[in-house]
Amino acid sequence: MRARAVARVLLLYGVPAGLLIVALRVVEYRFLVVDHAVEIYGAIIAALFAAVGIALGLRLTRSRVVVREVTVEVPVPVAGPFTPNRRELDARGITPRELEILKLIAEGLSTREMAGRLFVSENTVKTHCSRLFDKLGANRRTKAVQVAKTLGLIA
Amino acid sequence: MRARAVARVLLLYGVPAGLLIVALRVVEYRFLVVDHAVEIYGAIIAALFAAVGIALGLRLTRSRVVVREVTVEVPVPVAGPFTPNRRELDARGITPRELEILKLIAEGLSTREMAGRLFVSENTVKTHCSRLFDKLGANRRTKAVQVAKTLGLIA
DNA sequence: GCCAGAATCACCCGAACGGATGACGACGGG
DNA sequence: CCCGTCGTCATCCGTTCGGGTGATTCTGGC
Repeated sequence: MRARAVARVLLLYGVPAGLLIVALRVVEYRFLVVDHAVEIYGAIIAALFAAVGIALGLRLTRSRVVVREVTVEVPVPVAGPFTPNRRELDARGITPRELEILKLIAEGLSTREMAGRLFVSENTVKTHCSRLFDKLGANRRTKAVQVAKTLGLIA
Repeated sequence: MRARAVARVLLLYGVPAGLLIVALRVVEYRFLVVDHAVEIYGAIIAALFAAVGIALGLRLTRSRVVVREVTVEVPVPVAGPFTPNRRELDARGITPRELEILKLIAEGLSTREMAGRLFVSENTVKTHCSRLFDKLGANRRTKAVQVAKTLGLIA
């Protein structure tokens, strides 16, 4: 529904925009380079290329639509005790303590809160965070959480 | 609301189109100044147009694919197409734009990245964030994400 | 036609965070 | 016994974030 509407609007405004580009170019050429008629042909050819491109894209995708139907079955969030994907875990050298920190980050705790809950100093928490960010390729907590979830490190 | 969406799409595709025009003009200028290699020029333009056309086609089809996915995904047991729990949403007065920001936060984007993706200033993003935190009873991004997930506002 | 809500942008300030670096004790395998 | 890893703590510095306030524009509804 929504995607459909977007597509319609795209057509309604994208195509005229393209035509506008061509039109502008034609006019410009008329006024600026009268004797370079070849370039006008260039523009026309360009328009043709654009049309071909669009047609090509549409045709390619149209056939692909049918194929897509099978691939969607992947998401199977069945209940059960979560297991933290050990492979990724020691592939990245993430220690148990760091995983613990990671969980707390995902719970939305601040550095201070984590320090309080784990009975360690805030500096320690920060150190764990830094090393965690390194190993996850993140540079922010929210990013770390997102990465960790896609890697299956946390629930 | 609807007009707003139209306007946004217009912006999203109109502005790049405008940039394209400028880019073309710049290229043209360069080539005209250096020498009149019209054929090369034309070829480049043709390639650009073809690329744009293909991109456009892909874009159109991508949205088409999404529609397909939704219909297919229905028979899947637990995970259907995610719907943002409208009750909580307007119980808390969360606007569409704010929900959009919320999603980006959950993706781990920084203020700057969000601003770039939404074509607004960082200040605007920050404002949305603040109001969002109010409505979610959070005072941190990570917390906001956690709350939003438990409320079923985001996937 | 005016008002309320939504979205946009700006500025300021203090707190939190991220990055870099260094250090120290404990523990375990070679 | 020595070395590497892990967990702990610290300091410094720059950036980001969160909170507060105010202002403008646009749109829809009364």
